[in-house]
Amino acid sequence: MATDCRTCPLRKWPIFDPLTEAEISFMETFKSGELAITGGATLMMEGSNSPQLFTVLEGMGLRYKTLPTGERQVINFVFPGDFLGLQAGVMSEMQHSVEATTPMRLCVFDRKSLWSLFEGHPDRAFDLTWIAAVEEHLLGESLAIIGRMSGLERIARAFVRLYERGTAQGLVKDNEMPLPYKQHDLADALGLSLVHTNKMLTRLRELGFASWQGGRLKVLDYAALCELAQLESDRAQVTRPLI
Amino acid sequence: MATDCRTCPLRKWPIFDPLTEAEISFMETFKSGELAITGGATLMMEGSNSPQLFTVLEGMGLRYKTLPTGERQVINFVFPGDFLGLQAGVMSEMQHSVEATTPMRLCVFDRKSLWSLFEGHPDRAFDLTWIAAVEEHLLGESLAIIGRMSGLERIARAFVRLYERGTAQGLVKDNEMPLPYKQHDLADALGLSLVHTNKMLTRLRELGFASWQGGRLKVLDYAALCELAQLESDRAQVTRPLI
DNA sequence: CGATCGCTTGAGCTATCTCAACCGGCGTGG
DNA sequence: CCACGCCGGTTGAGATAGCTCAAGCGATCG
Repeated sequence: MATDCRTCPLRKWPIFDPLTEAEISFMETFKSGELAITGGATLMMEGSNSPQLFTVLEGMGLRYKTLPTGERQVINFVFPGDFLGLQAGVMSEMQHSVEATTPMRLCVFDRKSLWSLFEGHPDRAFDLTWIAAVEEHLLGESLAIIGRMSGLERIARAFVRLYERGTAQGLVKDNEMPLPYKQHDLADALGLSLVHTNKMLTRLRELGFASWQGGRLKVLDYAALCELAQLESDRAQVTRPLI
Repeated sequence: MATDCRTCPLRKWPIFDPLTEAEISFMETFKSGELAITGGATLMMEGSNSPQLFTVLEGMGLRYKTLPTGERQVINFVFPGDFLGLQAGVMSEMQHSVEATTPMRLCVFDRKSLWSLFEGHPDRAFDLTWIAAVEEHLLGESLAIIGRMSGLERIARAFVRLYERGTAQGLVKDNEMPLPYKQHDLADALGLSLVHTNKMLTRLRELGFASWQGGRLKVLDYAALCELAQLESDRAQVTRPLI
């Protein structure tokens, strides 16, 4: 059993380091192509059985579920580096939809290669499981946020998390990063109404904590934001895997 | 790539079929022991790095996170057949705690065997990933429940889901099953206050839909409950994996 | 130029929360 | 064996965060 922390493209995702040459060439062997889609396009549909898996190279999007009432629950925001379609690859179908909010460029894998990963590359297979576990962890966290925090706090939390991801992806410049979503998307992610989300956003701006306008998030007082979000401001990241 | 649906102990979990002899003997080879704990005991602690993985043989419990404010978010309820500790096995530490609410009997695996699973049994490794993906799906669903449904609806939903799981585990008799939790646990799972949970439980009882007292859940009007819960009453289960 | 879209703001309304008291059962210790 | 204290559950009352409805506004686009 290996105990060192080998480099690993898949494993990079929540870690957010850029890929090395070697990793990229490894991924190339599994890659079955590249896909470019326009903003607003739906990449995967809830209930569909997509034969492909994707890694996001560029662009942003979101995952969501549609409730029988027509309401929408945004599961999370999709950033470059994210791995999409594991559910469809592993279960029979997707349990949520994925939509692009900007044009996206994706690296495409065939579902079949998933299986060969398990057969021939146990370490990479392990990474996949790791990704799923991290995902699970993040969803657990979201659950706690939505279940227990106030509107203002939820937004602060979302901003801190998104800002961290943006930082790790090198998207942040001058405390500012692209965040190409609608207020409605955020509301649906946080279990708030659009109106209330809007009011809390205004409040956050008035407080001088953060401002999100024109698709760009500007963090003005990171410490204050973290405190509201009930997070340590020293950015407690997901820790590296053991094996 | 195999495409049939082989029998698989791990994979059984969300499927809820009893294990066959062969499966049991397979698991035995990885088993490192059995553990019995008393009701109220904490099996795993958030942040701890448990070297063990467990399968629940008997008893019930719950997973939860503790927020900095001291509040608690119950992630989900632990039933017989559940697999515990994947996060600690795969990431460096648990992101939530696990507590027994009744005495429990657990099958113990060593973390090391996890790795040998990946090395020598790709199909079983695949199952593990599958479990993680299912878990992820269920959490996504919980997110939608907490984010978008009213108190009464959330409780109805929880009851239907728990009842389904109970049915699959053979715990149901006369429309009744053990549900050894406190109202407080349910409240913490659904993001509601204890008081409000209590009032909605009373309402559900008055409506003649379901009654939960003395640690036993009695479902009186399954169809009505499902409608409230925005679920089809024909029990849409998690589908079997493809591979 | 009209229409649509995303955002903003105001005004009530109510689901849910908090605080607080009370009740019955059970275990413990005097 | 009684009395006390604690725990889980129940109920009431007032406070409020967040919801819905509704209107208006500035861009963008055909």
